[in-house]
Amino acid sequence: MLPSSTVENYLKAIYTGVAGLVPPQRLLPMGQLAAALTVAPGTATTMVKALHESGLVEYEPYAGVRLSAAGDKLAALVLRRHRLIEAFLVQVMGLRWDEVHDDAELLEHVVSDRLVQRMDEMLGHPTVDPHGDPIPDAEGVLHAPALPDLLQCPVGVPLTVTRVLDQDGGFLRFLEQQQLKPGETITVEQRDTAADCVALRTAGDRQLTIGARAASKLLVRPQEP
Amino acid sequence: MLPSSTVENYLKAIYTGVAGLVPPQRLLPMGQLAAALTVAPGTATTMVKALHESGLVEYEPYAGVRLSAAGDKLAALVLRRHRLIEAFLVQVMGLRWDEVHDDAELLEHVVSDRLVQRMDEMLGHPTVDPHGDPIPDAEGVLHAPALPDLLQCPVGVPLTVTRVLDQDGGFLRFLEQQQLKPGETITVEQRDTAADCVALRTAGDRQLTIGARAASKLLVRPQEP
DNA sequence: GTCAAACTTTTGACTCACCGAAACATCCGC
DNA sequence: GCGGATGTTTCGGTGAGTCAAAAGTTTGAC
Repeated sequence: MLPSSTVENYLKAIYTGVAGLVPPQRLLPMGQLAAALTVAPGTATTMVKALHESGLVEYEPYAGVRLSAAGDKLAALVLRRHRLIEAFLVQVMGLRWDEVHDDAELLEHVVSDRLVQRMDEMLGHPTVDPHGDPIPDAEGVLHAPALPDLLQCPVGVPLTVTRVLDQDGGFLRFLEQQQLKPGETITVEQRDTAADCVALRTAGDRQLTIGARAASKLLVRPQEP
Repeated sequence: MLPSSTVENYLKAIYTGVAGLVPPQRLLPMGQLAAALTVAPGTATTMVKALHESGLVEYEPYAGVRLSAAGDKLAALVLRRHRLIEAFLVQVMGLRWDEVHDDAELLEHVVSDRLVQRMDEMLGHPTVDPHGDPIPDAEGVLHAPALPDLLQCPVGVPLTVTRVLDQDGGFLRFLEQQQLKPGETITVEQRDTAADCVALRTAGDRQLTIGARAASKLLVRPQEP
């Protein structure tokens, strides 16, 4: 099976879906896969069975699906293309970080190896895209540091915003406006479980409070000495 | 009908096919269209009838097909994307002019208007691509100067190579090696109809002879003063 | 004028990716 | 350990794009 766009999208969804469920070898339920791809459940079942025939996934009826080694590599290379394209669109072409996701989603299925390699060179072999998402290497291996989000990180110490787990344009623009883009320095001042929110102080010494939901989408790295 | 890749390719083939047959309103025979798209003749008939239903082409059974005004505009915009992409890949990304055609062929169906516009800006609103092919403007209008080829141009005067009517990598590499790329200056020294060839002198004062077939693919502009 | 060659259209069938609805599993509450 | 609620699979059907081969049309040679 030569991997069509559709196949690539299924693999990518399983790849990132499994990343969401903590243990990396857990099975992804079909319902979640179908929802991620916005297709009917039956469609996902049919496709997954075909992927299983091709040896790209392991599939257990009524249990779920997981990538095989071959599928994992393919998915990682799709993700590599996606993230290199996002970095390219932002850093070389000067587009905004909140408007490149959809373009990358289409281009990732179409760019040749030559183009990917050239973008990688022009960008100086980056390890993360503009959202801080790690870029798998050319062999399809992902080097992803385990980072705490704003609900788990230490309080009262300076942190560097490192990764954003949401591609929604509105959310990204909000972050930019509030100086919460990757690279910015912030401090968690207080966490209020009952009120379901987190109080922050940003670079310009400005203070703001965000909900737990949003806080969980911001990953940070405690700063060195 | 939202124009799929397939539709865009049919329109483009009719657009450039009609350009090949001199009078711009002549009908393109189905056989030629099918051949250009490497598709069975019956497939082309079916598709052309659908395009006719959508008002993108005029179709006369057993005679051929021609673009409607709407189809012409759509086709021109596809060609605009294609040629801007080729220019971008060469001038911004540093790829060779003989290896960008296939990438552009895929990307042209996928790049957003935003990307096209950005490429156009970055390139300074170019009017031709790296092969000298004219780029339709954003309204889908093509400004194409009528240029003579090496079989029709004046002999013994300096000429600027302006356009190459062939995307074959081997041919393009040959031109580059022989200093026959667009922009180079050459002179036609002699034309030999019987021997079916043309003798040239290139910039470095080197001499070479090429066949009439190849000569007809090089368009030139006589130099001023 | 006829007829065969060359071209075009029609027909029937196939693949891919998808949907909706009916049938089927699983698992949890009690 | 029964009965749903929930999730999953199966089944029949659709539209796009394609092919191969049969049927039809044009055209030019003679």
